[in-house]
Amino acid sequence: MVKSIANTIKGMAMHDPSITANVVALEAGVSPSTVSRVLSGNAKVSDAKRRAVEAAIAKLAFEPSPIAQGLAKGKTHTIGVITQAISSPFYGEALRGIEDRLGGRGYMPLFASGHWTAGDNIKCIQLLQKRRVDGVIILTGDLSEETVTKFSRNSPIVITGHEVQGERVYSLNLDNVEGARLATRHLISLGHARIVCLAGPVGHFDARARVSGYKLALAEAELPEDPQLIVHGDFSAVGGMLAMKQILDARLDFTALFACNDQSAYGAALALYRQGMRVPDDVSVVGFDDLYDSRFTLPPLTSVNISIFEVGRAVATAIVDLVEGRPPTAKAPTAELVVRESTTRNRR
Amino acid sequence: MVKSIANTIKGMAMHDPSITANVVALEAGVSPSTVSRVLSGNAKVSDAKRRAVEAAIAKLAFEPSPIAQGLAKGKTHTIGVITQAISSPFYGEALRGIEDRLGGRGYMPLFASGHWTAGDNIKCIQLLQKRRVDGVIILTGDLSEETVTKFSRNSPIVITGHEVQGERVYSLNLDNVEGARLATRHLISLGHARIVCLAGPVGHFDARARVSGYKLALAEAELPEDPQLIVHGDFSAVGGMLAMKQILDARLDFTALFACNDQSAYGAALALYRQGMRVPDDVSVVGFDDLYDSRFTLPPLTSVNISIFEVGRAVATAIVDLVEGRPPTAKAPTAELVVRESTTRNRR
DNA sequence: AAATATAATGAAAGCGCTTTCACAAGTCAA
DNA sequence: TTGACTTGTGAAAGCGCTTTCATTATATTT
Repeated sequence: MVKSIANTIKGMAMHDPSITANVVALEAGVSPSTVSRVLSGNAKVSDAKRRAVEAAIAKLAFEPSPIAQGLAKGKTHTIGVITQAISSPFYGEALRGIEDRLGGRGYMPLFASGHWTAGDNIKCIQLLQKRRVDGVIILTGDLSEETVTKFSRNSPIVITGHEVQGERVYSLNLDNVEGARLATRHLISLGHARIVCLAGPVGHFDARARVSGYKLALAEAELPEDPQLIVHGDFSAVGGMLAMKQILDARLDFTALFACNDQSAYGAALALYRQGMRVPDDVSVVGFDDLYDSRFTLPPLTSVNISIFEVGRAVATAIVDLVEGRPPTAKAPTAELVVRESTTRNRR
Repeated sequence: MVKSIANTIKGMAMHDPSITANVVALEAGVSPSTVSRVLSGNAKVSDAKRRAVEAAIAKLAFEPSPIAQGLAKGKTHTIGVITQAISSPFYGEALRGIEDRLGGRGYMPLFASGHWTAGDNIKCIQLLQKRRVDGVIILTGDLSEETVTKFSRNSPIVITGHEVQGERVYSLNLDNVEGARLATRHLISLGHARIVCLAGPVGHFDARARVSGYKLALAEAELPEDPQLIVHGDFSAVGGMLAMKQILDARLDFTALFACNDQSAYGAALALYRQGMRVPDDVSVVGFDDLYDSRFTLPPLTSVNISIFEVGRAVATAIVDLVEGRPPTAKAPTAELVVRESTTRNRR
């Protein structure tokens, strides 16, 4: 009979780290091997002993140490997650989805930030793999396909914003082209023809795809594509503001704006406001990502919604599949346009 | 001589998990104990052997397994972090600060979300402690002081938004009262006297403190305190919108608004906008938290800035101190008012 | 020169689990 | 009743480190 110092809080057993499998074995009168067997369930144990072990576990509030399990099995039940800017609402949503799904599967996320640079991203992967994470999720970092493939030798990788093939790599991409097309088409249907496209960083995968969608919609409507109307920001509000200022300073003629993400739309809106131009009266604007706060901008922003939460769940599902040896099948959710009050019919 | 399959990527050594301390020992012609000694540095090793070991480590790109170290030393170099809403910009900033500081100290954050409920918060602590985190940071959850103290028996805890005393607990609080006072005083100095206070959730620690600051400023200026002007939201934009609608529907007389956080200010602003009231012409508004996006609202929001990033760094510093046996001394940064364009002189 | 203290090092045990291996006991076919 | 299989179980080795302990080699003291 072993005495536990375990305590309870409002009926919830408080686990005590000094209770090990050995202690449980002693209490139940079996060997540690048997305890392990009932824990993992992958070996037959007689009913009598099983019950004894289960009783001991319950009584002592025993929780096997994941650390020790990790060492013994070579699995840590931990997934590395690399974001570029942990504080951005975009990544926040994705993390929420990842955490949600991972938790349900018995894994936990270990986070690290890549800060949009290849060097930091590589450091993150190394840090995480050295901690023996079972797999890593990379949310759209600046990494070459070759690098990703190499690191996938150490642990499976799921990555967004890249096209990488491989036995242990799965890439999952947003419905960018379609989303951008939807947004642009909406503007066109409202009678706009001179639509500025506020693109993202030049080399960015998602950013490029969104510009393609914009062009596609223009082509479909047989509208001319004016290169002057495509201006690059960096997916940040400041970038959006600067880019819009540029357009304004050039005194280009336009009646609508398609911003390739909501945050640059925010910045652009401010630039417009400073210039005394009203949204949507003087210019219609549509964003992309449908950040939560876009419901509350003045006016509320029309935007393309791809549930980033769902994307998070999808990548998490995929990495767990990969880790557990199943071929992943997760797909990103499709894009949908959410029409609010920042777009209106062209009055000119 | 041991052959390593280690590879390199652009000059960076790619760590190979099959290279263990034993392999290094073999290569260097010493015992594993000696390898461990040069690794930890807490025992004398002759120069010759030290060099041999270091050479072997470099050659084989050896990285000690934190898992194994954790098992052996009973330390995981992992800190559990409990947020309430991982996707909120507020928490995002804090996480950024935590990650920043932890990384520099050789720790990594393991995240879990408490979703503002006591039950989830307890589950999180248990989950994290069962993973043998060295300490846990709780960002303002719904937990009783007693519960926190109990759990601190398993690992040190640093918590915000609570006043908890204890050998292994450190609580760190925002400069709420002062910040709110600053905000309200600013409004008063602009000639406003009928100032609505959009408070946070009723039981919320930070929320209550902010209301006190508001009352304090009123008292200082010998202005009457009208209970009708204090209305509760839930720190979300929707909550802010609803609360403001309530005020508007009651046709109360007011010329300014102090929102206890920026997100509710966003919602309130929308309610005002729908009513055709202009900020700041018809009503001046100041927020609290100075979220990044508040620079880009229309108009840019005057707000109280307490660098949440720095708060994150402070709690991280404190938990590391606690874990390593030093008494923590970290303090939250002081509050500052950032005046933008949402406040102006009272014209009535 | 003998006795004692000191420094460097390897062997071995241990951290808390899992898993292989071997063995005792029970089951079945011939 | 014997040989051939199953089953359930404990002993023991192992995961990759750290740390204690004992051992040798070297330095210091008398």
